[in-house]
Amino acid sequence: MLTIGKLGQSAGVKVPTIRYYEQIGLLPAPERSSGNQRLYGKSALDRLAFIRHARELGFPLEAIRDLLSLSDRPDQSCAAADAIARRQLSAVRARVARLKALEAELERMIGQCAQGTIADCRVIEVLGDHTLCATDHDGLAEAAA
Amino acid sequence: MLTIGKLGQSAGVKVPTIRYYEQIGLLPAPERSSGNQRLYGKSALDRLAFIRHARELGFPLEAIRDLLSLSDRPDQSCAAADAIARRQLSAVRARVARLKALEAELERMIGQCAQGTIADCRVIEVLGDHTLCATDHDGLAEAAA
DNA sequence: TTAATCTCTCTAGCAACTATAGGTTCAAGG
DNA sequence: CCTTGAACCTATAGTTGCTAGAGAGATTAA
Repeated sequence: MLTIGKLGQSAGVKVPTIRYYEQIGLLPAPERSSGNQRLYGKSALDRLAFIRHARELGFPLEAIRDLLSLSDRPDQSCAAADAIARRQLSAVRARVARLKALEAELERMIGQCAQGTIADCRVIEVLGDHTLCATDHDGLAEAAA
Repeated sequence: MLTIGKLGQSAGVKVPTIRYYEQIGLLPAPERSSGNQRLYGKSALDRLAFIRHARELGFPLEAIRDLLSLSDRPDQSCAAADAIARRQLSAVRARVARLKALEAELERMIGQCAQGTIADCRVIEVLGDHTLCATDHDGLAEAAA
């Protein structure tokens, strides 16, 4: 039996976060010691590790709730879980692409800002000026309009 | 002179977000029409574009506030702005690296979950099992302990 | 003129935690 | 056995960066 602190250490999740997960129903309320402290077994550790991994993968808590409800009924089709994973994969890929573009932009900015005063430095302008911008957000702006 | 809607369209920022930026002091309060509607000039558009680009680059609003304060006094050394950009660059690189790992993990999960029931499906287990995990969060967990 | 479409202020809500206050329980050392 | 200090408890409020709603006033196009 693990205390909440040990559980948190084992799973790499902070103690208040565990209580928060319990509060919103992601984790079941565990048994308590005679002194009212939470006591967790192995299944709670598994479940929390699942949640943590899923969070790291970028799943929102609602998707995790779905996945957990699926795993509670393991005789169903895998298609739902698969669909969630596929959605997440495309989201992850989009994020990677955007961040790579941003990385290039920052590198360029820093290269232009080796020394000198802000008056000579392009950091501000690069961020402020649409026309110097290599990314595609103008397209996004138009699409949103 | 631009209304708030036009400004938002031009910069690719939603109207309530502009008012929010004004509220927290990122944008100065603009002049008003006789009917009390906000009217913006070119400098507001520049400043908002700056904010938007910086947000896209992953700068938190506090870092943007710093950068804007620097640009308001352009005779200072570029070193402060440069340091902010460098910090952001390493943060961006770390995010990219983590997301690439997650992408691989999701691809593996989906590959193993082509069809069948959840009982046969590895998605749940891959997310739940520490030992199958290719990422480095156990190290993080230990570092946090 | 009148209808549609802004825009205004204000308040409340969202995700996903994090922090604080004020108290209780537990494990180890003296 | 007792005390000390860490870890635990509940409950509430705060964080970041917006987003949504209500209800009213302004502007514009037909």
